[in-house]
Amino acid sequence: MRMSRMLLRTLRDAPGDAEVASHRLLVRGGYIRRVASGVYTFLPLGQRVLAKISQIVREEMNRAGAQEILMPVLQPRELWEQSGRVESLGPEVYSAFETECRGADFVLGPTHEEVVTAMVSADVDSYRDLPVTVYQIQSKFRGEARPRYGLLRGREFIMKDAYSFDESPAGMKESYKAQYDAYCAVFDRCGLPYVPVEAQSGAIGGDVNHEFMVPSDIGEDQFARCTSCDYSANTEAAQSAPREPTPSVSTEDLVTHHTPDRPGIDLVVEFFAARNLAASGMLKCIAVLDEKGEPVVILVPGDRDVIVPSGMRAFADADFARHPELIRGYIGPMGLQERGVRVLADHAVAVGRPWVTGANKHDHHVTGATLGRDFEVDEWGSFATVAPGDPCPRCRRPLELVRSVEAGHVFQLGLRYSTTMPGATFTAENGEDQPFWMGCYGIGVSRLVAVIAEANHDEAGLTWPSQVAPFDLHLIPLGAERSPEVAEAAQRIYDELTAVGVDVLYDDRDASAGVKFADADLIGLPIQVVVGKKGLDRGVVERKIRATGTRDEVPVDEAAAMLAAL
RNA sequence: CGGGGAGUAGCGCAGUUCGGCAGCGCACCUGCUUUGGGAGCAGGAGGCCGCGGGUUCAAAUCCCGCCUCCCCGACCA
Repeated sequence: MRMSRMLLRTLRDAPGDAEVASHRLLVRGGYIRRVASGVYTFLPLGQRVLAKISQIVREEMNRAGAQEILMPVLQPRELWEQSGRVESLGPEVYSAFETECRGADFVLGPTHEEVVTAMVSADVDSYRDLPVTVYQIQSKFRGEARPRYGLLRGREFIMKDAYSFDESPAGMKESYKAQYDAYCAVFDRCGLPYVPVEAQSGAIGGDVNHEFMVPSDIGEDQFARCTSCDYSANTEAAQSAPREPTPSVSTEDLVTHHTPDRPGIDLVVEFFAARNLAASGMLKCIAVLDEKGEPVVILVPGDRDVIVPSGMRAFADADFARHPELIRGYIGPMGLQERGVRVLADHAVAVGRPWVTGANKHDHHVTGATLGRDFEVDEWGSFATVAPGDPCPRCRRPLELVRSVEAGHVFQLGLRYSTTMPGATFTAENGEDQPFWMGCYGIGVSRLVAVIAEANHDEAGLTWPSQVAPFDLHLIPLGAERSPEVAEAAQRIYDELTAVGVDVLYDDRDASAGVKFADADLIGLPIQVVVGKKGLDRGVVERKIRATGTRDEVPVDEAAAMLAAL
């Protein structure tokens, strides 16, 4: 590609809205341009990177036995009503992308479980046709509350999504394993460090699932990882072994204290400062509504956050108004069952010491609240987040929290869609209709552009790994306008490399050496080849490895052959 | 959705306090010089000062409304 003819403008100054390095450099280097918040155009360079990543994904999907299809962006709203996800995902997610086309209601697809289930239901009737896994690489739409960091979190983005259909749970697990392995191969080939972590499924539904996390400073997620064994899980799903109870500073008996204007753990800790109360000595009581809209209180130690189980949601102001028995800031677990409130508790609450907690009375807290004497728990589970240093659930060594970006996610969906969508069944060997056992698998393809850029850059610009670089090599003639030798040598190298299939970006612009070098470093192709009068006089051209800055010289006559061999 | 900040040429910004010709750097066009790490000189083009209304002889600037963008926060009692 001749640079003089490419749609490319590099910028010396990054736009003010670009916060992080990957975003700044992708814009400055002429890879992407912003159209609206969280919406980007891929310019020729950016499109090439996207194509490289897509091709890697495509090859690994095909290798795993998945078949490529293309589903529409526009999806009938009716399908989402059938699966029940219009409600569960919430109007705030979809209202922005609902649209009307000739009187029919559509959504711009945020994902394709409904469409693919409907399609496979119609075209797959027999167990003989199973298993089948399909995938597509396509634009997706999400009503992101806050798009951020350029391509990292957008309202429109490109995703690879795959869906597997099996006749049994065992088959589903095999399809899942094939995708899981394919994901490892994709991230390996992209040159990214990644950690598959156990995760919660959230709104998609289903059981077993893993997130593929790439540790990164700009990550918006965290996962917990054992410093000793290979346990890792995202913060929603992470568990810890029981911690050593901290010495209690509570009272033996249940005592009520007047604690005016002290809603919240921190304020109560402050109030009892004289007793050396720590947040871990408090019992945090969070009011939520369960699937049926019934009030539930979840108990966790005061120095931990509550993980609200999927299907439940935390109280809003209006919910407190409807449930006067639960006083915001002063909830305690005592006597809740009698008032029709179910009590769930994290395992860490079972240590059986007296707690400091709310008194169910405005401006009052209690000390000495004791499990089994003062309050009861209806259901135990893992409801508390983990913190650095918590013991690993497998080996009890300390856990650490790692900031990271979610680059991929694989789910075993089970029968979530095949039992809610009409006719999502096949005829089994015994002649009976059975629902499909499904899995779904996503990779943020456009997000990977940002993640790879973030992991591969320096002060001067990008430093692409060769597998995803937009071109293989940057050919930089210096002063070709003044030196026929330079022009001729560069042109010959360009022709010879191009002839053998090397993708060359040829800087044939009439620009100064400084401009060409600066742009080459910014654009960040793995190898730069400089053809200049100085070198040609000695019969050589120079080669620079962008990522390391290493330079060496290559005889001009052998240049093309040597460079093509890389 | 709550709080804060910002919209002036493709990009980065000044000008707004105190109303009076629309500015600077980069980029772009023409010419000459220069030529191995973002060159110099000369000339030139490019603006709905976010949008709408109002005040005024006069509005980028003051007032009202709206839009867009960025940052922080957003169930943790």
